Amino acid sequence: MQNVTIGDVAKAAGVSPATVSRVLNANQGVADELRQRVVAAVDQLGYRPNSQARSLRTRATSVLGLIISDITNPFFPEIARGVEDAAHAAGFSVVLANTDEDLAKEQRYLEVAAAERMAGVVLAPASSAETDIDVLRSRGIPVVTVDRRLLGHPVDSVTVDNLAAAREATLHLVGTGCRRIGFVGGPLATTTAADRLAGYRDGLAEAGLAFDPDLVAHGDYRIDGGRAAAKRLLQLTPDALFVSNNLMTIGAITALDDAGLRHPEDIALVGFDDQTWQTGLLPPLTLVTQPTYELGKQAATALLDRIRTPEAPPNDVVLPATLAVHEPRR
Amino acid sequence: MQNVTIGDVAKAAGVSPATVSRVLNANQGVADELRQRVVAAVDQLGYRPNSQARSLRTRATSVLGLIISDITNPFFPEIARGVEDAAHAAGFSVVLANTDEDLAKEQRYLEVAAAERMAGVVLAPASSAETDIDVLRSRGIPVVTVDRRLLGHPVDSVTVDNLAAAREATLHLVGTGCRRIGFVGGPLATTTAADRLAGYRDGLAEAGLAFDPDLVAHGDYRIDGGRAAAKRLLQLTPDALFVSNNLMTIGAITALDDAGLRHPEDIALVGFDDQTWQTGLLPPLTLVTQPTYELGKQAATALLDRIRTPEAPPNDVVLPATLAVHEPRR
DNA sequence: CGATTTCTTGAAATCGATTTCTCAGAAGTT
DNA sequence: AACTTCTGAGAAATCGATTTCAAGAAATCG
Repeated sequence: MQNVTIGDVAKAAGVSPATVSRVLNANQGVADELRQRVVAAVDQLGYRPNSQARSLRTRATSVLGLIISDITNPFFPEIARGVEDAAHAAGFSVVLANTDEDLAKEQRYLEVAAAERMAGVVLAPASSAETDIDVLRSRGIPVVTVDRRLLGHPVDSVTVDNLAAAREATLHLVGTGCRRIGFVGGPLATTTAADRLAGYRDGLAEAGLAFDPDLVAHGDYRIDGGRAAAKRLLQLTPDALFVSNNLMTIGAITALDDAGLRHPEDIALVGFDDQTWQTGLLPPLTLVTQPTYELGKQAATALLDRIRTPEAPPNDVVLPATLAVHEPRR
Repeated sequence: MQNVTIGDVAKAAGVSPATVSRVLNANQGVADELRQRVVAAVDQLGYRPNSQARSLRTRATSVLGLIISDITNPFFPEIARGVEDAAHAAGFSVVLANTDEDLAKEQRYLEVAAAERMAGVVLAPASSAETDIDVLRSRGIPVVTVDRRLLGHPVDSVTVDNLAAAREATLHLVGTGCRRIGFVGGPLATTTAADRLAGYRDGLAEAGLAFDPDLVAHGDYRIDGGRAAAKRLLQLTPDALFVSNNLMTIGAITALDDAGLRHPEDIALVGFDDQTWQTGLLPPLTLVTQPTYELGKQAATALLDRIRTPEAPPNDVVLPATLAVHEPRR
């Protein structure tokens, strides 16, 4: 009884395989009596269709790929839940792969997705320029990027308005009296890092402050990178730090601590992303918060739309990111 | 050029599909000239075998399932990396699914794994008694549980020695002078929670202290649950808390803060799991640390072994968990 | 009532790979 | 030289589903 096939069910029910298929896929009218015999046989044998055989024939799978760049960053698991929920509601299942911001790993997973003929892929690309999705596109597998965009490929994307949020955060700091605002940026290969930097510059310009390249340090979107970048900036005695990513925010807090500085007394700090993680552990902090779960959900929705209508022009969904001001008086 | 098949390659190279297959799978001798023609055609057409068709024929996939219970707990992503690394080294790819400790979701993913005919599954079961892996076993799909065991099913498992670690942590607290040690336990449906509780009791007994059921509160392995459980215990004025999970440890710290208590001055605290996350944010804390990455790696290794030799008797791998004492003087 | 349409159902083709079968020609043996 | 043994390569079978095609029964209609 290792593997029950549609033929076994057919035999048990005294019908043809075609009829079993029709019952299971509710395709056409099947006489009630036969239908019941088939259902009973399916139940009794514990039959479960071989999805390989099925999708070989139908040329369609119901599996979505989700390729993210850092699974240990809680931001992405939260996106994953959004994707999963939307996908399951539509009868798709989701498989997740982690690239660790490594282009080679990313490429390999894109190839796996192609070989598996996945129905579509949600991707947080490691690089806006170097990530190459041709292996999918040439096979007609739709791609939606999430969190980050891809330059030079006309694909759907679901992102937040990083520029506006960074601009707003910068203006907020200026509003509280800061003049030398250090910026801890991300890897410039990602659009998020570029957009957030641009927002920071826009904010400064709007406030009539000069942009000083020395006050910008780039980290790798990880704790240690944020710590090192913040450490470098602190030597220039800024009166504020704006850290453009959740993990790096933790690193920056550590760097402040290392330097014997306290927020908000000694220096102002604005961080990025929800830190639900840190409930009660973090000092109160003004944060740029993103609708993370929603980001994933919308990305999956966009992908499912794209699967249904492959030919529509690419669509960029931009969700708002909001500034959650949580600043104790200084 | 949507989909290149083996037949297209064969035609382009002027050989039969069988020969193309032989070249690609290095099965048999193929004349050098033909081989080169085939390789050239594959390259030129960008041919990639349809893995559905292949595994339909070979009855073997090279995909492992990894079913975990809480993707937002950094413990599991770290396991995932261990699994991925070991799997990739052996030419397998890994797909990940998240159950949120929900038995229904878990069951659905087990069924997906069965339908996809995955080569094997690494599972962190939501319940030691209620999780039902028959849908896989009856189809000959091997299962290895990780972090947690499954009672009543003879399957391989890779866990840490929770009992010994909890015992050691308890004895450590007693050694620093604590007498009323509160215990924040996990959901009793998991073997980890049961084992850690047993270790706590063993430790107390060994130290000659009575076990007081009132000093035990069970949380759900999440931050809020840990916070609530710790809050309840704090009303009984314990002189120490032993928290048996990483997220709940964060919750407990918050609860201490809520109650205006400070560690270590007012109350001793021992937590669980690496909190690399918290670098620099946490007060220095004695922690039971687990070899998380290794847990995942060994689980994948065990699964691959099992795939090769299905008939060997089940094997329980138990890794040590160590107590990292990091206690400032009181 | 006979002709035509509509339903049900089973037989057979199909998806794209791998693997078994088969056979022609090369190589080896006595 | 005659016979056996290898070897390499194509033809065809196979994996397990869905879908087209064909046929007989039932229903509809003039």
